Amino acid sequence: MLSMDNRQRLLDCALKLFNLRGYDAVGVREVVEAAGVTKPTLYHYFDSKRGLLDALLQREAGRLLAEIVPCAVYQGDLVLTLENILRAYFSFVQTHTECYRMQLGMYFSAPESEGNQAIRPYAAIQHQLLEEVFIQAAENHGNLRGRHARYAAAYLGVINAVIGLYLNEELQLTDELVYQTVHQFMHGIFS
Amino acid sequence: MLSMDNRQRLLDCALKLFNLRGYDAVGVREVVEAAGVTKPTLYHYFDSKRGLLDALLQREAGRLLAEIVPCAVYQGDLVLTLENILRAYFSFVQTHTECYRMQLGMYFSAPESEGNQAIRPYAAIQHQLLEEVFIQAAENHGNLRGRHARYAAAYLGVINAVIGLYLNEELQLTDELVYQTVHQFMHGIFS
DNA sequence: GACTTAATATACCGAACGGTATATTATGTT
DNA sequence: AACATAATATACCGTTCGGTATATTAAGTC
Repeated sequence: MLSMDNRQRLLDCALKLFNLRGYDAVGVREVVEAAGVTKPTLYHYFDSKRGLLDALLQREAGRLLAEIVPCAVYQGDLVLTLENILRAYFSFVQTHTECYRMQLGMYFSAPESEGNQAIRPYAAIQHQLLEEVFIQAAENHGNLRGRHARYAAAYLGVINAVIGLYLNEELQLTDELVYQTVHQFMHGIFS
Repeated sequence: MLSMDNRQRLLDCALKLFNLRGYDAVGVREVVEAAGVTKPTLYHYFDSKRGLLDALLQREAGRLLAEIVPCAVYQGDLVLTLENILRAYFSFVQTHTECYRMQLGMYFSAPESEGNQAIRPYAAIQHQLLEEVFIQAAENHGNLRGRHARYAAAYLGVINAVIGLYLNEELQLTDELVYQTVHQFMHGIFS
């Protein structure tokens, strides 16, 4: 039972392949061949192909949330909080690029696809985290009130738009960009 | 040659199915059964499953661009132009909801998946249209200069974030929302 | 009406799919 | 050393995959 090595390698290879070509287009056969094992090994660790995906998301989305959650706490300064959140996303994307790209892809994938159904709970947590920040911030900034859901979605949209540029190698995720992005979100593209 | 009827119906069914469960997860068999025909009929009109996808995107993405292109012309007023663009997106999404959802999903899908490769040229056109607007606007607004690509991506991100809320039935696409969204993009969430 | 071609169906192809029954090799326990 | 169980492999299952060879029907042309 000490050799969880193959389990990790299976998850790693599944991440690479799912990210590159999509969950549905990748066969179990490819995953096990990439990992250098055979099918019964995969089915020893996971119930099914879907079980492999669930385990993968639990590992990967868990890693993302572990970095985001501690930053998504409003403590009186909305700009600072949004900066911290964005920095956490940037940090995660840079260290787990494939992982974030896959999650992003699954979030926008067909609503009845297995990938979308598997990612949905983790996406909901992210949205809820952001929404709570705006709810708390509205106590200090009355003009934000009643629009938590929209702001959370809008800010997530901005985050993903910027990260999208990074994934297309059109820019780098610098600390400078954190300030610029939050400033633009808060005050618009002028100024 | 008068009965292009089946061809249209195949495209319609493919759109519904691809949108709902994703290109890779939907078999040719399902598409023809949904359309009430058989496989040779499909292969009479399209070279392959991929050819079906290409034809579908040519029809659907063409419809989208047909609505966007005439609006994406800067004529001295950036706010007005951005509003017109957003209104065009809203209009299209409301009349072709499935179609837009599918395109959005494919834009974020795995980079080596067939869906992503098929949608890429159309996405590039959208991005380029927006970029040109910001390039032209920069002639009047010096502080926008040199950031066309980012602004184009950021605005597309905002557009898709808002549309994402609509697709999740969290809001409706009103004219009021057009003004609010552009205003927020231009001047931030305050004010 | 004869002829051509477009449009469709029946029945099938080899390959890959997700998954498993069975057997074998490690590994940790007593 | 004996034993139990975890971990892995070989070889296979039925099903579905994308695609097609062949035949038939419908439609336009002369």
